[in-house]
Amino acid sequence: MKLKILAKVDSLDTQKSIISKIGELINFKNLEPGDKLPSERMLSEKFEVSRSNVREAIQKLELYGLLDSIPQSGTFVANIGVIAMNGMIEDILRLEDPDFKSLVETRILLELKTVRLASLRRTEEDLEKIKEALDAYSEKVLRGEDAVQEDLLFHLAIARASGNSIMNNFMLIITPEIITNFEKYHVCDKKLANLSISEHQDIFEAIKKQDPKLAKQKMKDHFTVLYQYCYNIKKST
Amino acid sequence: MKLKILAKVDSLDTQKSIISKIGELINFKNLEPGDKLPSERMLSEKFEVSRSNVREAIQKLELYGLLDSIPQSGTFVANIGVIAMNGMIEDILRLEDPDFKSLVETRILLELKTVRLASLRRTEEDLEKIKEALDAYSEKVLRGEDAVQEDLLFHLAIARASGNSIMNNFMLIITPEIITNFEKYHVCDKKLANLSISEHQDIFEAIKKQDPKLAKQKMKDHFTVLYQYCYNIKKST
DNA sequence: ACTTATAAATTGGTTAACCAGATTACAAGG
DNA sequence: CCTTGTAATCTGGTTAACCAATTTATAAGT
Repeated sequence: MKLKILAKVDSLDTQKSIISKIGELINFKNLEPGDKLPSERMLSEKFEVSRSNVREAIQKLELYGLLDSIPQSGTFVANIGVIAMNGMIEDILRLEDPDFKSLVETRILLELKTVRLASLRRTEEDLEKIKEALDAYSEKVLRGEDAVQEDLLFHLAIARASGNSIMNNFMLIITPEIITNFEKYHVCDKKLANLSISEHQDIFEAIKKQDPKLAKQKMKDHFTVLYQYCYNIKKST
Repeated sequence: MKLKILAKVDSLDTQKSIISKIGELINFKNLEPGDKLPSERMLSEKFEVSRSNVREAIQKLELYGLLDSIPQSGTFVANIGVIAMNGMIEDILRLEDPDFKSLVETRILLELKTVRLASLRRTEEDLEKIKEALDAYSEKVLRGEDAVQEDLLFHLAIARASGNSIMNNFMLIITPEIITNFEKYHVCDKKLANLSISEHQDIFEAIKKQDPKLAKQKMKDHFTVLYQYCYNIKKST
């Protein structure tokens, strides 16, 4: 009964094909920044797909900042020339599904930065939120319960305190997949959880003291375990 | 005639309100990972919004990995418990629009990493692609033309060679906004462009030699100029 | 000729009916 | 009581007609 997933893959394929065709069209018509694309209706007719499919493709390209759709007016190519447009569309179509290794790599990179920024920029309110997340985590671990969610919320609270909305956004994007992978590979063992409490506390204290170097180091220590698991999984698969 | 934009803001507001209500509903009904959400029709009726609005909100939550919509079956909450769900939805709703400073900070962070990974993992094909992008950039600069697009494509080629699909994806997301901001603030001056050619070449050579340390350093040098512009803009605004 | 006023056509967004696959309920058969 | 077959129902996806705001074309006035 894997047919469910197949339907989604199929839908993604048509979306990719539409994106590709929109790219070709921009090339063919030499559309420059600010120019108007043909209407959704015309595109759906030209590409022989449903209009809703066209809309979804446009929405995706809007997400990547390549198009800008304005109600009752039209869809316009963003302030990006044809050359960059071509390159980016090609890259978007080539994008592979994220693997666990990429996930961990990216997470560590982001968190070593957000913790540093958080220690420099955190407000009192940020600090309170982090403390709340820390306490919620500790309590649950001490009760012997699984606390993967509280763990990640602690890290997200730091990301928010970093004052960098993009890194915060990126952390939000990768967090769910981290949670599912953690549970899948049983990364968060209960023996480790007790150790993690003090590690979390150290991180919190460093942020409180506004010591960026210490904060980064404590986060690095915290991730040492994760590194190992990452490599173990890499070897075993 | 700023009404165009207002329509979009309004639409985003209703989307946020729907996301918030979905969150409340998951709480109220104590829905756990794998549980099924009410159908789109019921939600649209309950929330008194159009079904397409509901669909868009669900799609957004799907993007953040919180929901999973399966054709002809239903929408399911992802492998994330109520606690993480609450925290993440709250964070998603709070997300601010990215500012230029965040953009530059994130770009530098990502690129110092991707260039390192690229120097370690690049295939021969990757190297060729990077070389092509480099040549395209150099040619255009030497002809005295604006080459912001080719500049960014060079950096994207490196991101692709990094072998980390998530960082590659993130680079793609922030690139268009970098381009528009560059053109807005005239960051890429023509005097700088000539200097940048040799900097790009240095980066390329380091990747070719598979020297991660050198690659990172050369990228850092390349960004020195950008740093300065960032602070200038910060001061002037 | 140029501006202004007005009507027709075009646009993205919305709505409601419809579709095919998936699920559920239930009855028949063992 | 359990399995199995079947029909009714429910689901996300698709389609086509419709909407209001916008843009364009056209005509009127000066």
